[in-house]
Amino acid sequence: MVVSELSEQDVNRIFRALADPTRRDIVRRTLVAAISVSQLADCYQMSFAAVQKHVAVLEDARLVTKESRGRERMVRGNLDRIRQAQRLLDRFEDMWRARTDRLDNLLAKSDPAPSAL
Amino acid sequence: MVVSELSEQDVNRIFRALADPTRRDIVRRTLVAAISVSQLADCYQMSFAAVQKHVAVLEDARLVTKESRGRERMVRGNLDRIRQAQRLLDRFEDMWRARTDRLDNLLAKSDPAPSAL
DNA sequence: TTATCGTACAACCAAATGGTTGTATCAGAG
DNA sequence: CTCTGATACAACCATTTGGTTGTACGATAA
Repeated sequence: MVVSELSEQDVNRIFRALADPTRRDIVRRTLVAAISVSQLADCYQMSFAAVQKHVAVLEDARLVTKESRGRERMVRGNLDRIRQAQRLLDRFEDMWRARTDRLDNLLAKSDPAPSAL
Repeated sequence: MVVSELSEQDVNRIFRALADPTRRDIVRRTLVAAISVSQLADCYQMSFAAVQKHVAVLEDARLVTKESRGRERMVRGNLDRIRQAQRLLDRFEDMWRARTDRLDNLLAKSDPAPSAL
């Protein structure tokens, strides 16, 4: 189990990184198989440097990792990070459920003291 | 079932909206119970207009909805949108699984024609 | 060694972001 | 009607973002 608590900054970076189509595509591709930065750059119409920056953003968010192989840097998608993001969204679900639980309580108990309603 | 396909723009907006701590907090609060914009503004140290902008970003991403009630606008979190975001992340999982499936295939069949490897 | 490929990084630029203040509008209380 | 509270929205500003080009450097192929 990954206990590593995510800081607000971490969460910012994860969602920010996912908020760009090119970066999402890079994550998808690198989850399927590790690819070098230049191979990635060939996939898109922008410059090599631009792709490099996108990879850097993803790396900063730990959504991908880089690994030297000869003169290339292989980029590999990090599924764990995706799963952490999913758990973040789960927590929103929890908030919502807390609300309905509270309503259920109210109805079940039929408590005659509805606070500030 | 919600068939509504999300455009790339939609996805951009959803993740972008979630990439800010204040906005995530607004989503959490409004999932628990509908709150007016001014009540929300009281929760944070920034100006009313700033909070209003955050709500607008969330509304644009359809992560919250606004509903007039008297002279107030009640903000309500939209759980469906959170779930759509989760399904987006599921698809990354799918990509990864496709990769392992392919590897499994390779091993199981021990096919002597590994394409371009 | 030399040329080349893959990468890193700096400098620059336009557009978007996240905040501010100020002004206008609209609904409800007196 | 008038005052006030809640909202909307424009204008402005600093910083970040997403792209560019250019330069430098390490690893490999010839």
